[in-house]
Amino acid sequence: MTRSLRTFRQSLPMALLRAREAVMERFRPHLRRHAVTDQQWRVLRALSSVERATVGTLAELTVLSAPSLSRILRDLAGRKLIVRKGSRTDLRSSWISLSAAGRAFIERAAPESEAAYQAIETAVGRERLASLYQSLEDIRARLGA
Amino acid sequence: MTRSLRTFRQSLPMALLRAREAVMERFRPHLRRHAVTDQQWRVLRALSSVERATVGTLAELTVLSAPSLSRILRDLAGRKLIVRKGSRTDLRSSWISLSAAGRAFIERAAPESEAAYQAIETAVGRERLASLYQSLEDIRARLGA
DNA sequence: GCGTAATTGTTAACATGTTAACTTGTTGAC
DNA sequence: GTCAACAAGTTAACATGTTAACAATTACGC
Repeated sequence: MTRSLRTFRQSLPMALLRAREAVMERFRPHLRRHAVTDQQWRVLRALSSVERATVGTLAELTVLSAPSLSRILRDLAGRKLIVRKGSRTDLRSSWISLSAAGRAFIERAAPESEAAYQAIETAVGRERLASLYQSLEDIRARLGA
Repeated sequence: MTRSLRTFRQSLPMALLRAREAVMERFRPHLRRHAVTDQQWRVLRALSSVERATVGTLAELTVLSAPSLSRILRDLAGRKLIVRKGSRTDLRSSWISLSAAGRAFIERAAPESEAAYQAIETAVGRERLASLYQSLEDIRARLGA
């Protein structure tokens, strides 16, 4: 029984995509209520964890491509949620950080986000979730990311 | 030690995204060589497994939104890789299937795709991969997708 | 049967994903 | 020191993601 292509449903990228879709469905209502996109929220959240960061670092943290991030930062700066300050040691680069308004925004939105996360943990189970994290990180390491 | 938000790196959507990125990196060179996008390939592959399908069914199979799929089908039809035939029982709907050229395209591209998959299986390990599939499907079920 | 509601699919508008080209700065070979 | 290679970000162009609005058709309540 030969077949030229693996069963369609048995594709790893698809399985990861479906799983992510299922998870994101739990967060989307929350994100929409606060008028941010998934990616904008990722940027704000990343910034809330690091004090300040260069664009490059932020791209790595958020898994956003440089062009996408560039547009998002322009938008967030326009909304006064972040602040840019030129680096003195490297004129090509600049430091990005949350503004006071940005921190306030995070403070307002965080509880809902955490609640959604708790709901997921309850639905899935703490150990199962921990094990999944482990598997995903493991795979990534083995694929040499 | 309270914190308003879970550690940024410990986010399930991010973990799934990173894992998918790591996997897709193995496929992208292949897709580019054959001048198809990830999504176009997904559509062609889905069609190679079902004989024919309506747009709605195809959207479910490929995890593409109806608008995205609509554009992709227009493009693939323009390249003569697929064929549309109006349904007789429901005039709103139409059947999509691979053209002869579409089947030929799949035949040409499939071996490389399968090779990339084998490489992933080798790098990750068969059991680990099977276990991951199981976990992902399990999560999806528990989140009520 | 009639009219309303639901379904199928497309189009529009805007944000993001992806690649390539480009600008500006920096580094390193010599 | 100079010039070529490299690095950090941005912009451009086109494909996709997402939501809303829409056209056409079908199903359903009555």
